This record gives sequence, structure tokens and C-alpha cells, in this order.
Amino acid sequence: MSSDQTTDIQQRMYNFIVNYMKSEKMPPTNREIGRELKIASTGHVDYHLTMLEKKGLITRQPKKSRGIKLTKTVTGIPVMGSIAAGQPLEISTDPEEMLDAGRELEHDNTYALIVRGRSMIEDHICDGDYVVIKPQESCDNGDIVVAVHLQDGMRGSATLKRFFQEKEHDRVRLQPANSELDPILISKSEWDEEWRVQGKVVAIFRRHAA
Amino acid sequence: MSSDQTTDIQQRMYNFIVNYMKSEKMPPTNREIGRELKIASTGHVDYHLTMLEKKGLITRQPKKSRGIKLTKTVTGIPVMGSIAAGQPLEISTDPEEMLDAGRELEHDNTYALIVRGRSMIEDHICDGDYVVIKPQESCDNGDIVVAVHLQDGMRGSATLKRFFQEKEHDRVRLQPANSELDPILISKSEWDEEWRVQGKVVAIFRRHAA
DNA sequence: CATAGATTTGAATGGCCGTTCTATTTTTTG
DNA sequence: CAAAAAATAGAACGGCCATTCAAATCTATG
Repeated sequence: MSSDQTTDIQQRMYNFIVNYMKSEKMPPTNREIGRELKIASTGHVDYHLTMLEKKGLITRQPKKSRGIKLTKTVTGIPVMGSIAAGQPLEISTDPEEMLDAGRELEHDNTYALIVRGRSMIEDHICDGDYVVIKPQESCDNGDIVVAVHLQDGMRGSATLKRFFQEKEHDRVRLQPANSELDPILISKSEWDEEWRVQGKVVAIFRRHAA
Repeated sequence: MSSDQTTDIQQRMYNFIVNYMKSEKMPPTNREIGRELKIASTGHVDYHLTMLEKKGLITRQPKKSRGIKLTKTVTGIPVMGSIAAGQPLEISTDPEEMLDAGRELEHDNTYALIVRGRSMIEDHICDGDYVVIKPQESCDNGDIVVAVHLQDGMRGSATLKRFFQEKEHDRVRLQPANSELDPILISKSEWDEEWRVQGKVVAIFRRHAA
């Protein structure tokens, strides 16, 4: 009965607090936490909250209802790595940093990539820009997409390009926005087997020196 | 005693709730509201909260502690209007919309403008982009700034340009990033009298069609 | 001025809330 | 296995919390 709980209870408690605050815009009460985690005793919840506090994940305002505060602000979308067209970089599996580009974009599994190089420069996407990616497999002609080439096994290299389905040639064209670079032309069969659209660009964010 | 309260009490109550939630990351209790607004009775607070609810400014979760929710999300930075280099548009006094570009940029009096035209295209700032402006009078050579020309009275027209102080010519050059457009050259004296740097660009935000 | 409506007070109620305490069970560790 | 540490339950306490009610005061309006 206790072996199937892969996750540590304090981790689940912390996750619940984070999610609750995201949806309810206020911290949960100790009893609400207990109800969620099937903890029968409020003292027990308090015990684990004390542990979380000791670990520095939360702080508490004594005696105040819902007096839990998160120490780390967990907002923004994960920056999953960088991407280039010249030499495609790999998408890392765990986020390196968080980009706070507004709650508006914090949907589903939206993530960000740092653009390297000038391959999309004529679309005014510069080296160092963050592109916000909305994961989806389908896309329309002209969309700027993250196209993944499935080469060996599961791991693939990704590239940022404009997508065009050329029906007359029965192929797909991945077009960089840089006249010095050539498009990637892929036959329909090869496309279906070896390529996958990972998502499309929904926003661009550029920091300037403060 | 009651005549000096220029602001409507419900407005002050609403403002307090907004500010409290911003700083405390949770809604205030009815008692905390009363304490702040010098209201002696909790029933009185409840009365005005009911009014605020009736006006649609808040909703309440019955019986829940701190069960106040704001209906309008008051996040983001105000979009103060649009700006162009060709024909400078005026900065509006009241925000038309809010741009949620992350809490990171929600400092001081930071605001956003929508770029119109292609005057900064070679800096890869496109028509329709949002530029995030940090208000400050000083700036360095090469900064992209909002320069305001104080023509008649208080109202001035604004333009987005790169700033260069040309000491050898004793003048200021406002340089568009478009080779088809000419820079604006302003003598030092005219600059000091008629112009003002309103702020500098600290970030750029571009939406793509979803 | 008189009445109606809006505002304010004070008190009361019942439930929720954080916290503490003791005791029991489970897990880890030597 | 035995001792120590961690986790869980249950109950209890005092205080905070939202809500309601009756009554008093203020404000506008005909």
C-alpha cells in the first residue's frame, strides 16, 4: 500500500500547493491540503508543512489562514534549450531556465527556445531571441515551426523553419528566412517517416540591455 | 470628517484588495480590509464587498476564508498607444490595453507601445511589435529611445529612434534603423529646449498568429 | 420636512483554521 | 533485532472568519 507511492508525499504536497495557487489565486488551507492528499489529520499536514518550510520551499505566516508563501516564484514557461538552423542543436529534456513572458502564453505545454544564428533573420528573428513554441503536430503553410528529424532512435535534432507543403512536387520544403541559406527539401515519404512537426512559433521575445 | 474622503470607499476597498493580492499573493480577510479602511464592523465590510460583487468587480466563494477573487486580471504593463518614426504618433494618456509580458518587466512605470511602420526594421523591430519602455531621461549612445518633441505646450509627439550624441558636431542624432529614412539632426541647444528622452527600449514582444 | 434608501455599528453565531499534544504505527539505521 | 527517527492519527483549543441580524445614523430626494 505504501510502495506504489512513487512520489514523496512532501513533493506531492508542494505540487498541490503550486497548482492550487495557480488556479485559485490563493494558498490552500491545511485541511484542503489534507483532503487532497488523503491525510486524515491536520496535525499531520502541519508536520509536513513544517518540513517543507525547513527545506526552504515555503514560508508560513503564523496563525494566518492560508498563510503559505512560496519562496521560489514558479511562473513562466520553461526554456528547453537553443535552436539553430545552420547546425541544428538538440532540445534538452529538462528546462535550463524559465522565461516569464506573461500568463497569457502559459498554456498546455508551451515552452521557449533561444534562437542561435541568423537563419531566420529575414523574419526578424535574431540571434538570442526567445521563441515561444506551442506544441502541435499540425501546421499551415507559412507557419514557423520546430521540425524534428528523427534520426537514430528517439533522440532527434530540431530546426526552426518556415513550413511549406509543395503538393505539385509531392514534397515538403523547410525554408529558412535567410537568402544565403538553402531550403531543406524532403520527399513526402521521407517526411512522413523521419520528420515530425513539434510545434509552432506563437510569440517572440527579445531582451535589450537595461 | 466625512467630506475629506475624496475617494469612494468601495474604490478604496477594491484598490486595497488589488494591492494586497499583489504583495501578499493571497486575498485579504474581511477583517484585514476593515482594519485598513478604518471600518469598525465586519458586517460593514461584508456590505461593501457585496456591493463590489454586485458591480461585477469581484466574486466571492461563500464561507471560504479569503474567498475573494478579482474578475478582471490586473496584470501586465499598460499599452500606452502606438509609435511610428515616419509620422510620429502621439502617446495616449490612458492605456488602451494591457500587455502581459511577464512580471519581470512590471517595474516602476514601465509601459509598452505598439510599433507602426518599418522605421526600425533593420533593428528587427517590425510593424505591430510591442516595445517595452523603461522610463528614464538619461541614455547611452546607441540606445533605442522614445524621444519626445515638446512642440506646443505640454503635449508632444514621440518617435522611436536610436540615440547618438555627436560631440564633434555639437548635436544629437536620432537614427532610424531603415536606410531609406534620414536621421533627425538636432542642435544641442534645440535638443535641450525642445526635446526630452522619455525612456528606452528594454524588451520587444511579437505575437504570431496562433 | 418627511420619507426612503444607503451607510455604519455592534453583537452574535457557527464553522473553519492553524497549532499543539499525546499516542501509535511505520521506516530507517546501527 | 533493537533503538532511533520519521510518519500518521485523533482529539482538542483558542482564535479567526464569513455571514447574518437588528438597530442607529446619515444622505438624498420629492
